[in-house]
Amino acid sequence: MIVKPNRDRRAERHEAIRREILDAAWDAAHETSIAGLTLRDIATRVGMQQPSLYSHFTSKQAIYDAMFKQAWQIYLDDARSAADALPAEPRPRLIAMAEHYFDFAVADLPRHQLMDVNVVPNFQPSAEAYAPAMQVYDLMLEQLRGIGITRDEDADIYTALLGGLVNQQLANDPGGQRWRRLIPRVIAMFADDLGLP
Amino acid sequence: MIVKPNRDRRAERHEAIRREILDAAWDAAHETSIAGLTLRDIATRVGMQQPSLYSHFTSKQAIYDAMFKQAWQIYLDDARSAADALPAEPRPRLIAMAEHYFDFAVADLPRHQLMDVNVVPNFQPSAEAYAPAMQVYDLMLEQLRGIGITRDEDADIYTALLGGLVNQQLANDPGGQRWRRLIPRVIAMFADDLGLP
DNA sequence: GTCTATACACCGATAGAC
DNA sequence: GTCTATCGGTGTATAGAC
Repeated sequence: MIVKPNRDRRAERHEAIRREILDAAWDAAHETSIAGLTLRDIATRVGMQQPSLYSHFTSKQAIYDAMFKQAWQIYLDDARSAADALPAEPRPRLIAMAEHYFDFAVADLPRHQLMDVNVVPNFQPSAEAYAPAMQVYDLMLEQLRGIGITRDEDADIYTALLGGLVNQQLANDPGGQRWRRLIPRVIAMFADDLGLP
Repeated sequence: MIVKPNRDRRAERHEAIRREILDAAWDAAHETSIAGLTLRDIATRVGMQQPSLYSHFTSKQAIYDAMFKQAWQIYLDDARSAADALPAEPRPRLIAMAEHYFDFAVADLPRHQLMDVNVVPNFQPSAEAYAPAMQVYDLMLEQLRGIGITRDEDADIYTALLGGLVNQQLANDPGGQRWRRLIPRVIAMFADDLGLP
């Protein structure tokens, strides 16, 4: 007769509640802002009192940390899944990569601000939370190498181009396509400069 | 006998104190962060008690608003002065324009965050404070037209390229040159795409 | 694990004396 | 215009009942 230790059940339940708290935190961030998160707001949304959150997270920073890690992990999984469906030809491939990142970033402002902009005072992600972000960067470098883009300098330009388009879109035309539709042209510009086929 | 009304003296003094408060606010922002500004910190720096600031600004938002306006006005004056010394040839001219904006933005992180990034919770500049920002944008469009760049789309690409380089520089190599030195290449890329001479 | 209660140190903002 | 006093809100953290 198999007896599952209580510890597993408890750990599962604990993990489930942590996820509920994180979901509530994202909801709260969408209604106010990522920097304006309050523990009382989060607690209310999960039907708890504020101090009870400390049974699941050691601090508010720990909640931000978990959100940061979760967001980058989701993008990492997303990018890996999408990698299979990317076009084979260098230029269409580069455009598809760029649009994939762009769409993910633009889809969720507080998420993007937590991941890519330093808007939360005193927040520095832990090494553990930063790991998936580095994996995403490594994946991007690998994908660029696959296209024949190997120089650090070229990758730096690629990240600047993409980041610039995303920021302008979010700042000046949220919900629109004004910079989104410039991606193919900007990538073509970049590819021409690199002499890509 | 000319008698200057007391009102003028008082207005001058009032304006001088406003400037002192703004200077103190910038000092405070440099020591902590633009989002972490506190009225008590500002007040202490000008030798006041925190509530006394309300004799000069109606709210903390009003202080941010004045800082925002001041920062864009300074850049506007700066850009107009620099316009005389710009190279005549299109490409060197474009590079000089870009480097001028880049250097101004990168020189002062809290100023850049207030001007170009939305890091201050609930802060939206008033129409009055936003005016010099629009004048800067108009000046940029005018300068681009002078080089033969007339399409909205092309200006959008220019702003995205510049903003992307600035953000990457500040986020990933503050105080360095990693993205600064890419400006000539990125501008050349852009100019090639436009078919500029 | 969750609750109530409490303490501390901040914050922006307001009321009213001078 | 500046001050003191104070309010309600915030995050952090702990103690202790259940």
